[in-house]
Amino acid sequence: MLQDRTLEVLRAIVQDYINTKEPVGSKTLVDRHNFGVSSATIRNDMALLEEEELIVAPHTSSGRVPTDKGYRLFVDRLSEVKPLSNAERSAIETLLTASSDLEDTLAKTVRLLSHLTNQVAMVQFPTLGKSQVRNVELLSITDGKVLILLVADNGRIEQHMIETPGGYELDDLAEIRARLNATLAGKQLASVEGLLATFAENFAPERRGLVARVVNGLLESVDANRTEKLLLAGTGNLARRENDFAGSITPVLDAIEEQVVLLRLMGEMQSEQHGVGVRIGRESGVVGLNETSLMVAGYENQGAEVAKLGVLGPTRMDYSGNIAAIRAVARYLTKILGE
Amino acid sequence: MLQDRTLEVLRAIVQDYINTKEPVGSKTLVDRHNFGVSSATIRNDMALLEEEELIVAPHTSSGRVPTDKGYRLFVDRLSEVKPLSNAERSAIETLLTASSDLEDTLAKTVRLLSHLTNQVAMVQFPTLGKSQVRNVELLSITDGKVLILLVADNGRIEQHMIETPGGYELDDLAEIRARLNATLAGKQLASVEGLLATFAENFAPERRGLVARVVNGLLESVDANRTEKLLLAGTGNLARRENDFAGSITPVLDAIEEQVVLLRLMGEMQSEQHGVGVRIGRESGVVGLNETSLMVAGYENQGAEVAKLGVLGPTRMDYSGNIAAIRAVARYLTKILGE
DNA sequence: TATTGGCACTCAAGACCCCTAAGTGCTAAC
DNA sequence: GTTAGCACTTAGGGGTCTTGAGTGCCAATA
Repeated sequence: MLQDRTLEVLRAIVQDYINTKEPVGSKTLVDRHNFGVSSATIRNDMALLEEEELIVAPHTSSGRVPTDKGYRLFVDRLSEVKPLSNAERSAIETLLTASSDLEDTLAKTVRLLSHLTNQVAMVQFPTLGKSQVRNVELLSITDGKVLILLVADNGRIEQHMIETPGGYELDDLAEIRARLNATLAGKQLASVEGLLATFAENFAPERRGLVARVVNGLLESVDANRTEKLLLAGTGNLARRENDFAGSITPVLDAIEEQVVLLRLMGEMQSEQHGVGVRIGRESGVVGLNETSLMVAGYENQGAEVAKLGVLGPTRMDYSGNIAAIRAVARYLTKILGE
Repeated sequence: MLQDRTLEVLRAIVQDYINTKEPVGSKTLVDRHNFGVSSATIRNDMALLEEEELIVAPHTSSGRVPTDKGYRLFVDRLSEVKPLSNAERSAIETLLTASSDLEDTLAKTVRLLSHLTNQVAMVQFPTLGKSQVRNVELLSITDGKVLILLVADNGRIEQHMIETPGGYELDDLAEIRARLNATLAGKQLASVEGLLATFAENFAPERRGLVARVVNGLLESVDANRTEKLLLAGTGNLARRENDFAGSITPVLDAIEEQVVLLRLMGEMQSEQHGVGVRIGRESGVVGLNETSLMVAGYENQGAEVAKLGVLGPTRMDYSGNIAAIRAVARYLTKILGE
């Protein structure tokens, strides 16, 4: 096992590299931090770290740079995160005000987070999965079309248009709507499919076609929203830190646009240090994101986690500061959603 | 006035520069195109073009590069645009299929356009401005909240939540809803504000508070949607062509994120050549977009233009091909919206 | 009058070389 | 286990040269 001082050396390397973007060598290391030992000793430590693949030398005879594994160990050993400055704290409180419109609130949140971290920020819309049906509405739009509206108790409202080639009576709609609400109100969205399995059977045979269409539309609405929506902000920050990428940032931008991938990743991530989940470099398993790190935290509504938010940036990022920012924003968002 | 051949030289310079990204000189020009005159003559022409500020030399004694003004003249003189290849044509027909969900359709459209042009593609949501109210719905969500739904005949549906601290009876809502529909159905959205000016007066004094809230919510809904929504795709293409930008692409990405600016620009642009509006370089007046060109065309629904779509890319872009692609996509979108 | 060949001039970009600063690994001594 | 010392490595910055593509101008030509 590595000694304490050796781990301290790793921490110093990561910190210095994050600050300066220069590969860091033994001499500068003893200059900047007072280890109380000579550079030769540090060199020995660095040899050990290199053996463990925690750092690498970009070329023979230059300083070392942390590997993904090195960053990982650094993050896992982060005992405390940088507290937010007062300016940051007040920025959160000023910018993040409650609004009756969920989309507004989330849009503000994502912009705030991108400013605080100088990275690409991401906020997921609340998942329908864990929340409950508040009510269902059926609106007659024209003769051939019905709009299905699904209102969930997380504030999210989903709309889905269906075609009804056979036509319908307004009374029919009203009845279907009433029975749907009787069946579904207050139930978990995840259970909707089961609850509606035999729903059509309660109706007269000549109406079952219409009912089946409505049920399908509703299920699609639930399903379409299992694949969640994502808000992004700060892609310009990526270009600003372009030099941190060996190749171009094109694959990163492409990967970001492919929101499905990001959503899956965010879904998989469990929170680790300080309530924030971290994927470093190749850990994500997504080729385009090989040189980026992803950090996410969940936010809650009514006591349960409803979705996640986080940032994406080059692996050479300020993990400590960003963890603090993400955590603070997630907590604050939880708070104002509760209002 | 410039001679015909001189203008041909400009066209050749623009085309070669677009293809090669190399400043183009008199010698290579006569090699590649058969002007039937010597390079010295071309040099004289180039001197004229330079005097008119249509081309510049990046440094003394190197080839010339078109200026914004040069591109502009080139575009204005485009007599015919590159016809689409069969592959492109069939890509449009395959990928762009009708869907009952407007957002789906537009999302497909924007991705298609970005693939066809290899640029950043943009599609505006249909403007409420010119379209009509189909109907208005008021939904009781919880005791303190009412959801206002505005359905327009362009397929767009807007939702807006309001708070009703005083509470309400369901009958009240039903009556307000009925009267709203009587007043507004079939009317232009632009006229909604005027039509509702005295709406509250028809109600008993004790209900006017509630009515006023609903009216305000509805107006906000109309207004919030005058500032339109925009879908984007292909930002990765920008990074791919990074070398076409003198500085970094950061300001461009920032400008793109600031959708308000893009929307205003798109709104201002009138179609010129071949039904497509073009803003080249500094013509946009937006600092971040100094080195980009913007091309947009309108698409229609029910005979009237409802919104615009287009692309954004470096000024050094394939104007002819992109005009063709934009025009084709706009027409096709118009067609499937009509179905 | 428009075009052309000829010529002297310019300059960015690449090739080459050299030097320096920062770094390394290793060994022998403490 | 730590250290001083030393020989070795190398990216990158600064020169200098050469080359090739290009230019502007002028006098001759059709």
